[in-house]
Amino acid sequence: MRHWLIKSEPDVFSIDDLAKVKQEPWSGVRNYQARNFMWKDMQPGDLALFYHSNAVPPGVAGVARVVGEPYPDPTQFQEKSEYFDPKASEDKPRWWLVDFEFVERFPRYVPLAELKEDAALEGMLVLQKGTRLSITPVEPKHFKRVCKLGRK
DNA sequence: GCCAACGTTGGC
DNA sequence: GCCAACGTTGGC
Repeated sequence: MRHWLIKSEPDVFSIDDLAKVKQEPWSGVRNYQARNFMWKDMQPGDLALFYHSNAVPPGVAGVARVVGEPYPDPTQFQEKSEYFDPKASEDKPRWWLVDFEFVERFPRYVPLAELKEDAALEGMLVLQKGTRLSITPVEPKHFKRVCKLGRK
């Protein structure tokens, strides 16, 4: 099983929203690297840290799980969607996604500043300067460590 | 294929 | 709101 970190702006979709709806298609990703992670690397059952970006403060709010197999992001075909992509077609989809289901909301929110200070998390991708990727792989030991901080 | 211009992300 | 970092676009 692999581990991941997925970013979401809580104003748009937060961990509480995921808890409410239980399961959500991760639509709107328009970055090839992030797409490839969902398309080719994620397996059902993989766990992901749910990160609140553009939040005050930003940080990890809980855990989500990959459900099912990847499929074309339907919003790429919807002309009225902000995620519409005129270069995509049903025959040749360009954007793929997976569904995520709610696993847990940490009893303790883990702010980015705390992640940065933690020596055990050195090298974690999301902490590197300039990493804007909305989906990043996470090493198992880093994943465990963040969960520990969140459940403390 | 280069690279300048532009748009976006996201912390602060 | 600012701006650094990065990805994408498009002229040549």
